Amino acid sequence: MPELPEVEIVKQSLDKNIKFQKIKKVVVRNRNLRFKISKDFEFFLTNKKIVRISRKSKYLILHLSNNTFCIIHLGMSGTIHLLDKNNSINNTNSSFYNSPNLPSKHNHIEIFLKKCRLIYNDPRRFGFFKIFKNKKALLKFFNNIGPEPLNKKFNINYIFNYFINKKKNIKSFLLDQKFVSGIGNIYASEILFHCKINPFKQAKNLTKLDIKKIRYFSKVILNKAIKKGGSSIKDFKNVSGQNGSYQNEFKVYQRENLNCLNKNCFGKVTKKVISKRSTFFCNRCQK
DNA sequence: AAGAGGCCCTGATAGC
DNA sequence: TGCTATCAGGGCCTCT
Repeated sequence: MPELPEVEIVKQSLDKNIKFQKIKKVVVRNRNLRFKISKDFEFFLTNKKIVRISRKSKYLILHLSNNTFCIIHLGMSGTIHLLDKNNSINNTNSSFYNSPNLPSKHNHIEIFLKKCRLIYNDPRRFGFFKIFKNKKALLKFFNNIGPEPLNKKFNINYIFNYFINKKKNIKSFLLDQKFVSGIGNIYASEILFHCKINPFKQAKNLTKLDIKKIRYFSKVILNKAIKKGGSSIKDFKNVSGQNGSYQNEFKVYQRENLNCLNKNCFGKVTKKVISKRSTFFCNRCQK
């Protein structure tokens, strides 16, 4: 669920709340995340200072003292919670997109900072933490990841050349992090709707105009979602002004059998599975 | 090389 | 009421 916009919102929150703080203690309750938490994880982080927080596609990057790094991927169900020093929930942080109520289960990692405590919760454990002892190792990790839609490298020539002789459909490519990084299943459907491109269309058959639209709307939609604080698609009970609101802007996602929202189009939103993911599109205006 | 499919995992929900 | 089946999805992996 957390795609680029949601991760960006978390990044902004962390930037406000934990930057320049020193890590006092680290507790790992369950090491079996998507990748096993390394044995030296706690020792490595303890006494290091968080000097900067950045984001690359769906990854959060904690820049630590001595030119070291820790990356966090939220996977499908990962959320970060901050508690203040008295262990009460930090509700002053209005930009957090996840529930302000700390779950009682699946709190796998706790990082005690000078002024607060960071808790990583992840029921499905598709997320992970990974430490890097120098910048070279960090860059090597990101070497296999394609450009973000917001990046200049994601330009018409890059996309056009990438798609030569590619028979796979465009929806799968938008989810392929080697081609473009940061888009997930929800925004992939939304982007293609705005482009009026059928998700099954083979990449090699996309016209230059199609490619221009893909580049343009990828950027526009992700930026708009960031402005709206991301999308929150479940647990509406827990909303207390901390959730994003881009879900209210969805044109096709989870709108199966409803009318197409394009003016003058009388099509219906269709749901089809593409590479094991639900895909929503208008069967009439997306060609 | 490209592409298809499997797998990891838990919680919510549907159907009987 | 309680069981089982299905779905949700990010990314790495193997196999063809």
